[in-house]
Amino acid sequence: MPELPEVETVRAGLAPVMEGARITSVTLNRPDLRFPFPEKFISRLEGQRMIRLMRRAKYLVGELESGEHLIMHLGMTGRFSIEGKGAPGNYHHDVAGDRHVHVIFELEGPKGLARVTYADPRRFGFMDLVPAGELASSAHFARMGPEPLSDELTADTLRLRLAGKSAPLKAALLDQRVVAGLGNIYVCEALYRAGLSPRRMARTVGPARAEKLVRAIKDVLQEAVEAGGSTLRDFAAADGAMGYFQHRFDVYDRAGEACRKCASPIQRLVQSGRSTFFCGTCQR
DNA sequence: ATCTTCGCCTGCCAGC
DNA sequence: TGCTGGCAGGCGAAGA
Repeated sequence: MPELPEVETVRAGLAPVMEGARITSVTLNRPDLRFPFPEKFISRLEGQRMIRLMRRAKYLVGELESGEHLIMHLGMTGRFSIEGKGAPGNYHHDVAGDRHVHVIFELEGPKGLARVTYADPRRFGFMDLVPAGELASSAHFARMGPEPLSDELTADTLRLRLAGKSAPLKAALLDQRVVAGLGNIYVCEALYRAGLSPRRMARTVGPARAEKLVRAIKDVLQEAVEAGGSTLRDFAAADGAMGYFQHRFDVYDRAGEACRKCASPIQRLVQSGRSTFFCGTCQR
């Protein structure tokens, strides 16, 4: 499920339990997710206190007192669950019986003991450990584009990053080197809000269109983050399949339904192998 | 170099 | 009911 707003929601749910807590035990139920776990993963984590849990684009980044950073990516189906005193509610996950639980962190924090489990049916997620001082230069982050909700992303920076590109605007925005953290849903939603066609060549975005697009990207992400935050109390309830922002989609998964502005049917097309949803009347 | 397709996995849903 | 095909918000590698 995770694009930037969902990862931020997960971060906000995990932070109260993980920040300041000591990792007393790490259990791996398999040697890999999408990629193998890094060398000495368990021994580099056990005994460490997690100082901060941050987010960069769609990545969770835990800063350890050793100076190393624990990188966690949820892929498409990764989910964290919290059990114990730090958990909101009283959630009990059948960890032993769930074949999709791959990682278990035992934590000792200010509020007591807690267990954080990572489940991922498709195993498109991954975890990594980056040595101290190498976070920004690591393979994950070295070529990553600006963080969309920060001041790094301006109309000028976006326009320059799209300049010269002949790829469709939709495909360019999915490229994490252009802007970091957007996925298929929020690209579709942002293009609709900006009134820009997903088929337009990226390089045709000049200053005025870049301004609209940046505004749309920031707005839709911010609204989604806030919607995720509003359901945070359910973070550890049920199966994590919260429905927060989806009822507010203007175009995503609405093929054939009426555009909320002009009532034309929303169209679906495939670009770079991914579904694009848009209004052919409102988006030019 | 840039852009597109493919592969990784499992679960779910519509249609037969 | 069971089977099949298509689809899914991720990424990086390989191909064009």
